[in-house]
Amino acid sequence: MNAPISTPTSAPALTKNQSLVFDVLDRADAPMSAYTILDRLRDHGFRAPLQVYRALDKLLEFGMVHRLESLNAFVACAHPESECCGKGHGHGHGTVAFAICESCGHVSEFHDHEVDHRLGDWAKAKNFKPAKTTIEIRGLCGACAA
Amino acid sequence: MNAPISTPTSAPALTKNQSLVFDVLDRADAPMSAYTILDRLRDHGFRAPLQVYRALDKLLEFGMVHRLESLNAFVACAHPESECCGKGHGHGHGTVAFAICESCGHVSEFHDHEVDHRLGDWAKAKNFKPAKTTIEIRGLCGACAA
DNA sequence: TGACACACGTTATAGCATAACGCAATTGAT
DNA sequence: ATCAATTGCGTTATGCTATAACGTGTGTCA
Repeated sequence: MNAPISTPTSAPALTKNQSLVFDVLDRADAPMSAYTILDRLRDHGFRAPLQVYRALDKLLEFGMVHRLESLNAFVACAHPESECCGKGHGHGHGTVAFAICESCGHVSEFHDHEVDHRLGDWAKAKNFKPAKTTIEIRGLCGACAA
Repeated sequence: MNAPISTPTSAPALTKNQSLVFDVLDRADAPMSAYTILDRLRDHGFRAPLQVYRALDKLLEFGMVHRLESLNAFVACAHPESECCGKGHGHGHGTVAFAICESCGHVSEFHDHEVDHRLGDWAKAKNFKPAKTTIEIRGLCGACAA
């Protein structure tokens, strides 16, 4: 009883652990570390970090979750449910950027074609082959800066 | 005998530990973790991570060193010696971006006004006050992609 | 049915970062 | 001159983040 659980939705079917981890992130209003997720899921039988990390790896691969490098933490993708930011599927919309409020922890996910384009141009000029691009702005959100 | 050592150069005078850490980074041809730096400096009397982290904190503050968030590692700033990427001094040139080769480890530092501008516009529109922006492209450099 | 792929669980360990203590030296105002 | 404030330093201990290595169960498919 270890295989992915089929769901009526689109998107890759998630296993039990993957669903649990995703749900926790999806309900959160701020990024969560793997260990915080682990603690939230102790009641569901989670005992070890690897259970979380393995689920996160898959969710990242599916494009359903993002990793915030400057925080060592994770957020659910903010895009409309079905079509998310993946690149492998052919329908991705390029690199995603994040604005992270250092006061309230809120994260805004956005995307800018022009930025993508400029970075892509630089890479092309330098013959650099990008695999993954990280853009994170840390600061104060409108509400907190007031 | 603990105070900064005066030097003939411009830029803030560095203490002994700060100089040692900076020299290690400056000579390296790839990013280094704090613990790798520590190991390189055992012969100079370094015994504990904090000795490295404290020096790094200052060097980051001076803008002489950058932290690569996606690597948990550090590099010496690639700009011409004197005027570096700081923001506090008034002569900074905005956000710096990094292209990191996942094969050879080489890091290229660059910056792009247009990208800065676009991200700044987004922030302005959202009333977000940026404190620090991270841009890191991971992939393969020209030499390694060949 | 047997090889394979994949998710899972567990234990142990590696790697990155900081807290909290106390001492030494410098600065600078009084 | 001296005292308070600041800054750098060294040490020990601890916490947080991430992965290695092992073995199990299950579903797929030739």
